[in-house]
Amino acid sequence: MGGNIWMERVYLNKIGEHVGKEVEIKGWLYNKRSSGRIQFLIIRDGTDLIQGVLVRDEVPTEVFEAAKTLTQESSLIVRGVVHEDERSVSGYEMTITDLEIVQIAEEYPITPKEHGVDFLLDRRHLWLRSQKQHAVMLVRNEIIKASRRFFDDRDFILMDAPILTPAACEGTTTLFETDYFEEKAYLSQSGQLYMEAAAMAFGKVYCFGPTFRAEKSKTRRHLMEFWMIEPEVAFADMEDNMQLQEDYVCYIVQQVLQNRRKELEILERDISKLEAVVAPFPRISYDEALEILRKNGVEKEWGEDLGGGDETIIANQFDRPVFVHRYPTEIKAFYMKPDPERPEVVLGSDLLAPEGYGEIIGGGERISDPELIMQRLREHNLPEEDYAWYLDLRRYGTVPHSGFGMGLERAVSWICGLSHLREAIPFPRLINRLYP
RNA sequence: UCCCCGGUAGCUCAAUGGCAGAGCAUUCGGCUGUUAACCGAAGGGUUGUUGGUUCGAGUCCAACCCGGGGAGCCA
Repeated sequence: MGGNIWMERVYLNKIGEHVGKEVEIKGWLYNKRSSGRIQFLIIRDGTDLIQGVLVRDEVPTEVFEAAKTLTQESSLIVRGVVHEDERSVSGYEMTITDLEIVQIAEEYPITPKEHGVDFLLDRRHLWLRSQKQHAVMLVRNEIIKASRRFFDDRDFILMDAPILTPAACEGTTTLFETDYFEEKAYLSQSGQLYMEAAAMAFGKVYCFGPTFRAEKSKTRRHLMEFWMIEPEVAFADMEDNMQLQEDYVCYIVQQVLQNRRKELEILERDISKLEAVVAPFPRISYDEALEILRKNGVEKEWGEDLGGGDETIIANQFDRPVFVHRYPTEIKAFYMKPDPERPEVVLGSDLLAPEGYGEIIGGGERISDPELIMQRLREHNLPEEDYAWYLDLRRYGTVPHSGFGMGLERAVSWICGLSHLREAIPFPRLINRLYP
């Protein structure tokens, strides 16, 4: 089992470039099958899987015997010749000629059979090695990469917002509180207000970072800690804003379809549903949304917010994401600009994903008028001193501006077809879970 | 915080109020290309906790603990 130091070490996602060559793979044993004279080692290296084949009479006895001792997730280095073979999971196979064991793993808790959610979440650090979780994380990575590319290509400046903040951004949800030397600080629930400042400095900006909500939400659509992408554009109105969202969502879906098709197949995602996501997205008003609900047997008073079930009914009318705009002013955040023609509604919109995935984006045009924003702060009982800097934005060259926030995990969950947000982030923080 | 469901072997689950079971995992053996491989054998249990009903409780009752799904809130 002596190593051949001249052999090229390759990664499995590039294995197709090495057919017919003798190479080295460093990884872990994913699974193993054997009969008397032949052993099949399913090996993963972080990038993909491959089936390694050991034939008893064609390798040294000690190599064949060593392979028998391998347990699930044992770390190893194998060498051999790569060839194409339809019988292998990846389409490629390695005829192993040499095996180096790095470690024989202890009994691995996540077996190839089924497990419960709680068990798996307790072992999230190991669960990430499993094929489906691996696929979800690669899609997540693709969405992040596509997002950065999308905004970079449009000359948006990345302006990270602070995570420790002096006050509630919107004054709506419960925040996580922490000590900040002699005073209290809160974990950010949104970078938006800071992005408004940044937009006045740079024109087009976005932030991408974690946000925190201390709401005791217990549903498949909520996490305590999640990531948001929040663009903000000066001199943009609600229409511009929806246009940007439409372009953005189409782009990330297209990028995933183009670059992560294999992962979507592992996740058994209905790809035709994603291929339907093309511009233009339907745009309906809150009033029209109520009408749709009424036709579907849901009576809703004007002024009530839409619940998760309502969103599903509305989204099911369409085969692509749908904008719902002009919500009642009363149920929306203080900074939302009222429609000049109808001040009881705001120039804001939510983007509802199809298939019951609900709101993935919320956004709209912000109040630019200094008097009105001050009035709204008072109406919402927000402390003016904490918002003095925010009011400055309306005193020194205020302009119309708009922006939105997309919940990354909700987008990942929708695009992957997951049943719960907790699988859309590497280490989910849930109401009863801070571990691992 | 409220409503519904659940907790039995390491894991996933069975068990009419009457001997505590299976598959997977583990260990050992077998198998000439396996696809969550298969075949044979072995080890593995304070049935979430506490109390109650009963000749007898995994099973029925009560309280509590833990978890899941949903509501509210939102991305």
